[in-house]
Amino acid sequence: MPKHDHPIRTRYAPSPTGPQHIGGIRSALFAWLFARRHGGQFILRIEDTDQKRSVPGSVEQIMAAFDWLGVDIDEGPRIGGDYGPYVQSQRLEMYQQWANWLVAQGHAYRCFATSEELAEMRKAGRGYDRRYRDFPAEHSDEQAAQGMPHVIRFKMPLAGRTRGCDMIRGEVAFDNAQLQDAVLLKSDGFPTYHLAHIVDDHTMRISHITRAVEWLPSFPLHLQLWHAFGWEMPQYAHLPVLLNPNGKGKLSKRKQQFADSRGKTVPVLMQEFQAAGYLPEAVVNFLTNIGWNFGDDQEVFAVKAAIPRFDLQAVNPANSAYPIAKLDWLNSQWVQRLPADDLARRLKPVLEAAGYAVDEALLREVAPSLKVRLKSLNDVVGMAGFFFENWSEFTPPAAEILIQRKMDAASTLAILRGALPVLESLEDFSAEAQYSAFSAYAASSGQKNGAVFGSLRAAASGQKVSPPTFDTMQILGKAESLRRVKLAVAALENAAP
RNA sequence: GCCCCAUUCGUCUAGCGGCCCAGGACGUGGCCCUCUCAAGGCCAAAACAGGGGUUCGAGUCCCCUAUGGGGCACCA
Repeated sequence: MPKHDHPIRTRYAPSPTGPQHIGGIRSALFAWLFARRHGGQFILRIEDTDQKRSVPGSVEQIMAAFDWLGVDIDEGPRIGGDYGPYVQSQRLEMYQQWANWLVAQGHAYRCFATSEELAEMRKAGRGYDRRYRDFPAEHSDEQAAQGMPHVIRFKMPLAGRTRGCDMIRGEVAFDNAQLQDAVLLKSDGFPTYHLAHIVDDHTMRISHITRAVEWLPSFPLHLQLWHAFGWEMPQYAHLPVLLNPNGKGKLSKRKQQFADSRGKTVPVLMQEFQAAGYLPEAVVNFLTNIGWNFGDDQEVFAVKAAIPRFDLQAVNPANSAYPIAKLDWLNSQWVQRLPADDLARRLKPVLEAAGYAVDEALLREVAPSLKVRLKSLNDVVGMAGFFFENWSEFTPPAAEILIQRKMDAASTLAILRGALPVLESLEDFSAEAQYSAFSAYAASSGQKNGAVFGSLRAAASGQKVSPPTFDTMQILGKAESLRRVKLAVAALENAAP
């Protein structure tokens, strides 16, 4: 590993095609981690040289995604920096200038082939036949001066091998004879990725280029291009990609969330993760754990702790099936580790989105008992939404919810009736006090705890599944709890007098 | 078709020649705990793709095959 006397600078260079895909974000995350690890900079650059594919508002979406994840950007559009502009369509002159320089140096040439000619060559078999590679310079200059449409192509060596070093895979080699004279500058004056990324990465002083493995086949072209320019070459790292959960095909082909073979929703867009109620900490943890690992058999960790340990060379070169099931577990781990007030803060918008007017003090009381029960933030609605209903409008649940397993209306009625004086007698209404009072009540009335506690749960919460009964009643308060149990008693009396 | 890359439990991974009759995690199954749901604890099943080498010794190095992924655009 050669020592770098230049600062470490990495970049994420997406096309502005709209919502951010998890695959791209993962690559960006690795680049960011590497930059942070070495105290360097992380740059955002927009590669909008294919105008047809540009979607307005993309930059905002990209930045929002990073913001949510906690990935901070040092330089980029809307942020600025010393090496801008950070949008390729604003750097056109630079590419044209360097493309012409390559032509002047004899490393590239103008190609006047029409798209019809190209289509024919493709049909015939081997792609572009380099028919303008040795076109005399004076003719080429003349035709260009006459305004004849043309592209600029790179003169790839015709024989030999191009060798390069990939930080993740080590040495890679390619036969030059296999490679084509790639287009560097399109006839509309826009550069292709090949030219643009090199000019940009050079002028932006990028030290390490990270990109997905699908770029590996064009790596030799890039190697030759760096050589032709005579510029000091950054290190390249071709990152493995995410495959579909079944291991078949690239995940990046999926344009939005989908259901896997077991019917589980598999999110792929950043906004889908957010909407599904995942914590950004968990998502980062999840992504960092694919193709790289923290070490010490530790699965749950914060990015902050990962940074000092991160290394591109330790990245697993193999692509991996998207282990989405692990995210649910990771998310619940993170929810459990969150301080209650923090959890409450994050739950608030979820409840509001579900239509509840949220009392923050109440939420903070509820939060502790939710910690071990939420896989996703969204689970709060089903589990504890009832706390945020208008209490005065509470209606007792149907008999099938009130009546516990192996019980009937009569026995449930008996339990609840008997529970009323117990409730009333409680001066200390803490969950602990309730617990001892009601276990004593259960014992004396010959009932199992489960029967008593369960009946009370249903009466107080209106649900079969809820936070622990006495936590629930403590939060509801004595008066409200009593009122609800009475309502349940009345309901049962009406149903089966 | 040609080229490139990869290949350890179902999945994510540890392993960089002896510490491995292969470790962790998710998931799955069982048991325990238990007022529901969870969480937690314990246990279990589960892998070095196949074949050749190299070596005293190979999951670890080399070759071949197979499989998977990717690339062969005036898209990135």
